Amino acid sequence: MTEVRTRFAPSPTGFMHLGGVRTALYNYLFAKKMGGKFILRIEDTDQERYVEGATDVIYDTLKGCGMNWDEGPDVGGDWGPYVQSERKNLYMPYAKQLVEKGAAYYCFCTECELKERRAQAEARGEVFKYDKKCLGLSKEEVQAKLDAGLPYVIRLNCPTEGESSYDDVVFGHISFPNSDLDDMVLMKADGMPTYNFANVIDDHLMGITHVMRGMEYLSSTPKYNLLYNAFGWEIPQYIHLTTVMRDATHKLSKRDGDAYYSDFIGKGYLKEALINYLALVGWNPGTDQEFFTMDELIDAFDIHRLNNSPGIFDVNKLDWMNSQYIQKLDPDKYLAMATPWFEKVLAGKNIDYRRLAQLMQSRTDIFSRIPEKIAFLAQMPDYDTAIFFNKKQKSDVDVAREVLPKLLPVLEGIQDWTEANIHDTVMAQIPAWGKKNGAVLWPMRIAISGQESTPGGAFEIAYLLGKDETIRRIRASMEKLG
RNA sequence: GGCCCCGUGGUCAAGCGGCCUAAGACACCGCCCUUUCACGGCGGUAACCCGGGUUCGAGUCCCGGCGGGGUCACCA
Repeated sequence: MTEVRTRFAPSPTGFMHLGGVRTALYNYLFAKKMGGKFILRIEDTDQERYVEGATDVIYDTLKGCGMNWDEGPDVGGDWGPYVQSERKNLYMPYAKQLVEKGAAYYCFCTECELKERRAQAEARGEVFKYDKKCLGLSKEEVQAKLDAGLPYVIRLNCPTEGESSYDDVVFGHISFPNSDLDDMVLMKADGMPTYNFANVIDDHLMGITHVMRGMEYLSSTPKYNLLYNAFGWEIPQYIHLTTVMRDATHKLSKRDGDAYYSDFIGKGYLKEALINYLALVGWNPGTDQEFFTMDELIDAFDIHRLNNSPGIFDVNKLDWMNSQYIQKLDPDKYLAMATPWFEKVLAGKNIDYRRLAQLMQSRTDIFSRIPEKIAFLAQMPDYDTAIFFNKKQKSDVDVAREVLPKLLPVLEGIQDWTEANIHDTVMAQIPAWGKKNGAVLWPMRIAISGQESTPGGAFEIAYLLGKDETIRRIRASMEKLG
């Protein structure tokens, strides 16, 4: 059995779309699972779209996620170069070979003419298909035009009758009427190959055995097969992947800021969580396991369990999964990762980040939501005294008016402001006041946080705030209550 | 519009003719834990797009409808 070789062939746009990351992932997983090779090829034939540093985005994303390629632009390999623009002189001979075989032909119709004919067809309510006008040119006519230096393209000569079919690993048997096939351009007038053509040549030359790509190529695959057949090359296994959707009718899009890998990393998602979640949109292991390391994914991956219906990217579930990953983080690692987010609102304040981190770790789903949760530590929010009311804790505004003044001297009396001391000192007083714990602690926490819910209870918050600030806030709240 | 693909709860999904009065997970709701929230534990609501077939038997196979997506470039 020959070695499995898969490839990920992105064009460098400067961004990595999540759908692309998933395509790369599946290609990687399958290659590794089969003990084969994962190849990275940069498809940059469109010079107009060139973006500075765009290939680095691809490299960094893949490497960051642990998808290391066996062959590619930077690591080399036996079938290079792996950047399409560096292979541009390689395609024309193949196109000419096809012309000689009668599988392709020169076409001298200008873009302008075609546009016109397309418009006419549209006006008649028809689907425009190249009419093979130039196929009728005699060898001499073609040569004459060539000699005259007329610009030309080379088109694939598609059959017009019968049907083409192939078997896709995820979609099964697919067939198309040949009458729908358009004679696609192989070589452009500028001498560059079209994406479709270069793709087939490169895949073959690089020995790709399994082509895994988005399902938007489902309907152009018959034409790819025509090329393989014309050359007498072996057709690879096709594995078309469904689209990752934002909702039932929309793809993940740039516009909504929910399409790029970098968007998510910037928002504070862990790449491990993102990869783990992405792997599960469109594929499942057939077991109830849903947490996977990259190695576990490789082990569990099976192309036959790829789904054939599009999946919606559920940010909700991603958030949950991310929070699970965060909880499992080593506390020191969490502290290190959370600190920049703490700094956003607490810079300059004297706060025990280590303790804050302990309190926040189980309350963090994505890092970017940390600031809003701890902003009250930096500045006392303006709050509605109605929140002193809590039925279960037997607290209300009146209870707060009664309890806060008692609490103040007790707090002021604490010399060593440790969490344990605050806890023990206050708890020791409560029985004497004839109150339930909640009736004291609820007002206390509200008084110093101004929020109904906080990360941590009254003692933790008081400790974090420090003695002076705690006292100051208790006083301010007493004043507010009148 | 032609052609192609898809159609199980709000979402991801298991299911490959009888084990389905249909798993599991997220979300949601309730209870427990608890000085709030979160975490954790327990429980609950909720689905086979519709209509015809085939079959002793259909979520599972076939056809049609409907719905959604994709594709129809000298873009990739």
